[in-house]
Amino acid sequence: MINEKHAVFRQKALRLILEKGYKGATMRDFADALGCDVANIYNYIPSKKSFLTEELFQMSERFHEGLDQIIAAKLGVEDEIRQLVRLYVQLSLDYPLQVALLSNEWRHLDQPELIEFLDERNRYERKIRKIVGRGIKSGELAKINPDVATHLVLASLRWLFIYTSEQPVKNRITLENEILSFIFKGLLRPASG
Amino acid sequence: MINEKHAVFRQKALRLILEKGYKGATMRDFADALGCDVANIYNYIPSKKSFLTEELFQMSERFHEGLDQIIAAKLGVEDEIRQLVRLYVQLSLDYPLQVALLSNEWRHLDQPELIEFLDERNRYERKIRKIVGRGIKSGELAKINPDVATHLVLASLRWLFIYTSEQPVKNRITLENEILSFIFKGLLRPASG
DNA sequence: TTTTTAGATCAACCAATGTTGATTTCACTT
DNA sequence: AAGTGAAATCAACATTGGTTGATCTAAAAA
Repeated sequence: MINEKHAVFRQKALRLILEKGYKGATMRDFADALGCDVANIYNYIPSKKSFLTEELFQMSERFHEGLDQIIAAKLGVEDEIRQLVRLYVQLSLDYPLQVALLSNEWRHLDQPELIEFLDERNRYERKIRKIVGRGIKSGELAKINPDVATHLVLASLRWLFIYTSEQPVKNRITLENEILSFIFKGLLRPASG
Repeated sequence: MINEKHAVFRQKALRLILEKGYKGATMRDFADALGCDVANIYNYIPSKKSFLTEELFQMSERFHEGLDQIIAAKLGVEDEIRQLVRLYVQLSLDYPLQVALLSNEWRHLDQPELIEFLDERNRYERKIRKIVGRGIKSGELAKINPDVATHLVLASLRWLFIYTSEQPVKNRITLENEILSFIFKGLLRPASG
């Protein structure tokens, strides 16, 4: 079902949605980018909205899968966060345009998909909040409002797609380590004698 | 020129744009929220786009002003970042809906405002990058890619409007300190004997 | 060769959306 | 009481945007 034309369409459409937003990127924009007629696009997708919906849930599932694997491994809090960073860097490198969708375009889902998406996102964030909360309770992490801490961890990861969709990342491992170092130890140079 | 009706309109319109995006929130949505006719709104604003444009640049200027004051004070890097956090917490508390605009809706500006806005945003980010870069060079901050560090600092602040537009913040000082502690020292509890 | 089938093309439709102009309402000034 | 000006109402317009159906092309299957 998915052939090469379809793949080219996806790539161009996602890029346009990143630049202009879902509503801002029109079917005619897609057609222009592909050099074909508008009606032609309906050979690839049933509708604009269903395209968005499918891409969103597909990407959402990738994050869920990754997170569930991390949790299933039953690591310590520090290693779990380490793996979480790896997950975000990997997905943001592999699917920058879809990760961008996840940040900005979910509001344009229709019911009932919208509520379903938000439910899943809440479940996802609760899982992370559980990890963070456990770390704070056990004393591995600093004493801080768990909600704020969760927001901060996620915020430290969610900017990645901007970075990866603009320029090629030279060294993935270095990037991971820098983010990890920031999340764990912050920006200040450790005081040493 | 700005009377009470105008203020109510702004509030409702900004809230709707936060929820549905600029293109998703229609003039008729605004009218419904106000309980008036669509045409009525043109008593308050010249056009939908000019409303967006004005709000965006007004908010952008508030950030510029705040940042310029910080820089003019010629503090050390650590204090500059401290003040930057204060600035973001304050503006995100005072103008959550406009800060949200700044994150998501600038793409819908027309030329030449779009290019002007992006220029200003670049100038702004370069200023911050300069602070961070100076801190890294001087050894006050950890050795890390300055671009990544800048992204991380900004990311640690840009989520705030989500938090402040959803629920009232109990203690502003605590919030500031938690974010600061995260940016400077990270999540890990400092090892101590 | 004939048949089939995916893909391209063209024209058009219909709902939604930003905007305008004409007219009316109504509070406030003189 | 008359007049002024802002604000509300109503109807309508022009454009845009997603989508469809009919038709044509051409390559693959039979």
